[in-house]
Amino acid sequence: MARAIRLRQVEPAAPVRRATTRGAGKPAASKPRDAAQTKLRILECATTEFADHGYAGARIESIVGAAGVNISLLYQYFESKEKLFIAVMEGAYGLVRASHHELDVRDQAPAQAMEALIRRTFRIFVEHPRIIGLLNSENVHRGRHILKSPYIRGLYTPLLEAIGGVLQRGVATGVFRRDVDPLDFFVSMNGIGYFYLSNRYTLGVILNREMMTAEALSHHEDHIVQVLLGYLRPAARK
Amino acid sequence: MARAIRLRQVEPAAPVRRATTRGAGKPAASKPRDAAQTKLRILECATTEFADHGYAGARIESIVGAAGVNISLLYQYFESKEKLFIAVMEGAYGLVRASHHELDVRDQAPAQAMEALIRRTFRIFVEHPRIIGLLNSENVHRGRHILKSPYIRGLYTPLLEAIGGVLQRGVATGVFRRDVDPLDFFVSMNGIGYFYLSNRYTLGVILNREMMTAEALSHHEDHIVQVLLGYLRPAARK
Amino acid sequence: MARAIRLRQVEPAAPVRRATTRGAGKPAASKPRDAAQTKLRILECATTEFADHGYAGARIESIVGAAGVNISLLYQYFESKEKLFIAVMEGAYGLVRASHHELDVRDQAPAQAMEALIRRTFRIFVEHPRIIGLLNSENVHRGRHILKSPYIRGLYTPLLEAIGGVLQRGVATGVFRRDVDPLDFFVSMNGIGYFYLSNRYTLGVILNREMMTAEALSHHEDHIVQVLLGYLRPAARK
Amino acid sequence: MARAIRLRQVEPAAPVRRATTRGAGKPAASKPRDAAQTKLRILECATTEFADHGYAGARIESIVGAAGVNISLLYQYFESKEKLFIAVMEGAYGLVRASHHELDVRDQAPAQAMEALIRRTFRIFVEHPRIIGLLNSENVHRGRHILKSPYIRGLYTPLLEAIGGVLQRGVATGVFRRDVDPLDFFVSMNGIGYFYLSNRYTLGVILNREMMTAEALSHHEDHIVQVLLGYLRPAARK
DNA sequence: CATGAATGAGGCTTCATTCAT
DNA sequence: TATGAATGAAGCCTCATTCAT
Repeated sequence: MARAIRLRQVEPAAPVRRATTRGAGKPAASKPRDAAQTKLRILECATTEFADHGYAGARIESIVGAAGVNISLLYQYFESKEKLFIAVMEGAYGLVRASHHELDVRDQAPAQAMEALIRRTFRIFVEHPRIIGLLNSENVHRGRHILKSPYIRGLYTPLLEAIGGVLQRGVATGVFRRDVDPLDFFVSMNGIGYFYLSNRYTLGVILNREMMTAEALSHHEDHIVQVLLGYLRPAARK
Repeated sequence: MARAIRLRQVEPAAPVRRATTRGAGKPAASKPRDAAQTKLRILECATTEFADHGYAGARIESIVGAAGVNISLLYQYFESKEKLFIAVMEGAYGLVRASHHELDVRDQAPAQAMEALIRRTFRIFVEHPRIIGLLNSENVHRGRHILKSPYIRGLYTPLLEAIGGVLQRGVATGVFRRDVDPLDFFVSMNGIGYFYLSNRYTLGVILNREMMTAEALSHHEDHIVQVLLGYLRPAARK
Repeated sequence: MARAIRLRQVEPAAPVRRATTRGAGKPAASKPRDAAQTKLRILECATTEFADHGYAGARIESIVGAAGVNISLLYQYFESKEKLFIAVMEGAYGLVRASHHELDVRDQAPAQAMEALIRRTFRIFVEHPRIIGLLNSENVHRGRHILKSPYIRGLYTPLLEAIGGVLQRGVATGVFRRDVDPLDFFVSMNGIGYFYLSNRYTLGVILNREMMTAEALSHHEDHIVQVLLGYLRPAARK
Repeated sequence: MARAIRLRQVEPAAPVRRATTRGAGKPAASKPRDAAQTKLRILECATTEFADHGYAGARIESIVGAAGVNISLLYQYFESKEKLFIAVMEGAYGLVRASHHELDVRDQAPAQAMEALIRRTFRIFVEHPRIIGLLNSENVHRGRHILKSPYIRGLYTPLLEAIGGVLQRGVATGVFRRDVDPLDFFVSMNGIGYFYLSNRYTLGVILNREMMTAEALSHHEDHIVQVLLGYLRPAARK
């Protein structure tokens, strides 16, 4: 049994020893001495590794193996495992931020707008599943990195503001109930989907269900919408 | 920087020289020598350690340090880190089961019954916060232990059945909407609270909120009830 | 892979919790509080363990497991692993000595006498296969125990004397060559059989042969006789 | 007394700061940094360690101590104790093969040829005494490694064929007896010398003889030749 | 006489990291 | 920029042995 418990599937990514047709003019697309690209590849592989195994479970060797680079290079670029992790986290949060930014719901009716926000929120997680693992890891470490990175703190502001705005408009037009706190709502909106994905393995077993088929995901997305819009309905008039 | 990133606070648990009737003449029964109790203490400390640091991040040394026992003893009782982890998981799931068992909602009106189930579900997490960390860990490892433990697999059946029953009664009496799938509902019911707790550190930063005060917890509990009962309300008649 | 490499087949020998029909008169043949017998059983199992795995590879736990006794008892009787090993060695050597003692070839013709000695020597090893392993172990440790045990030193004296006597008689009657040193002969006589048995596994593979069937053993015994008696033949007269 | 029983004489092998051209100005090339050589040094020290103490008794720490390298390096090169042992075994068998290879007896008269084979066989053991310990260890483990290594299995084929050929020629020319099985002969040929060396400590005590002086070894070598050639003499004609 | 609980020292192995080129 | 060699600290686990009853 050893220390294993890890489900490795490394596939060394073909060490890509650059086809040194040096001086041939072409910039050797595959893996030239292109620091930026190499660094990116490391970051990419590190993201997967940290997401899959958590901080403590992640292995530097696995990362460089997958990235097909020498281990010293990783240290040259990122200094330490922890700093690499922080870089990964910032990249991941950046993704979330970007996704939220491109969403403008100010022109839609409150219910549609809210539905769009809900679906988008879930879809971000589905499309970037590694974010789940990273957030878990971050919480295992009690948010110590998020605390260090000031720019991360404003991450969800746009979404929170969007929620606040839509809620207000919905209350004003009478389609939403009045007693909803945007922050609470934000939590519920993320929670139902997050939990579904983050706990997909245990839930899959407990519920005896396929969790990650396109169909199942789509079904759950609809369910979240129904729960939240259902909740938002104003109390029925007598 | 070494390998750290862990926030250790070992506190050797005061080698448990049982607070015997000191001064009564008896030479202070220096070490427990009570296998069952010792085993339990190890399990207890292991639960905390695994919950706090995940499987990979947990340290056997920390566990035995906290339990105040020799490391070999741990291996005598649990054989390996992985088996210890499984024992911990079974204990944790056992807690959940026990909590649900002692709740009988068959005599209550559907809305009250559902509210009781919802609150209880959240309270279990609040009262046993280590379960969150353990579940996370289990999901990092893709549910491999839960899969091995048939006893765990059937664990949630009673709760699922309870939910199903209450939903049916609510639909029958017209107080609940008709289109609710118990499994979906189960996910939402757990998800909102789980997410709140599991991501308390990142949420605390992002929302700039105290998450774990009694007040905040109570507030969130109420919120979950409102969301879910709000959702369950039948559509208003035209 | 771990540390294994051991081929255990413990079979705990049924811990034999003595059927405490105490006071029933009968001395409870199985495993009463009979120190001598218990001690013997430990010694017996230790012999097997040391022979099979060598000193370093032997496990106290395996010994007590096989003997069905508590580990502390072993320490009470034998004090330490090393002293137990010495006890085992003395027992084994005692066996050899006893075997040699009961052999009296003074009345036989030299060739028959020598054949008897040769066959007996090989048979001792075949019948007490554990001696091989023990001797190997002893040699790994550079004979340090044999050196400590003065009584062991005279162990082979009877055999050596027997060989010397038979050789003399054979030379005198002209059936043996004249230039044979008894000590050299002693080595050859033991060596061919010992090597066959001690290296049975590697030889089995290299020669692609069954080594330990009754037939193979008997064949090899005959071979030893032929080699040695062939060697002893005096040079042919011209 | 602890676990000892080992007669350690580690002698840190003087971290191998290669006796570079000191005083020539160059700063003394502090560490080898020659992978092949380092690996070889580890293998060399491992061979000694395994030969001296057997597999179970060998200590990784001792090996790296003697080799003057960091323990991790050993694992980088050999993965595990067992694989290191296999590498050692293959190296040892390789030695044997090489020694036999360089001997060509096809042009010699049968008796001389056989004598050459016999002497060479003994000399291999004498010159590479560690092979004895390794073979012992291998037999303690029931040949499990030899079984895994197909390359080892075919190792003795050349020698066996050489023996077969010489025997045939000797029979044809009437200088050897007819009833000799090459495999049996192979065993005897190895056995007498192997036993002498493998059991040198116990034999030394029992026979009260110096075993390892050049003189004693040479004497025993002659003895083996005499035994085997004596045995091979054809039966005297009536 | 016998036992189960407990321990310290050490064994194998892993892992993040640095060195030298 | 990139690499392979090398390292120290620690991690999991085992094993002979002792303690307390």
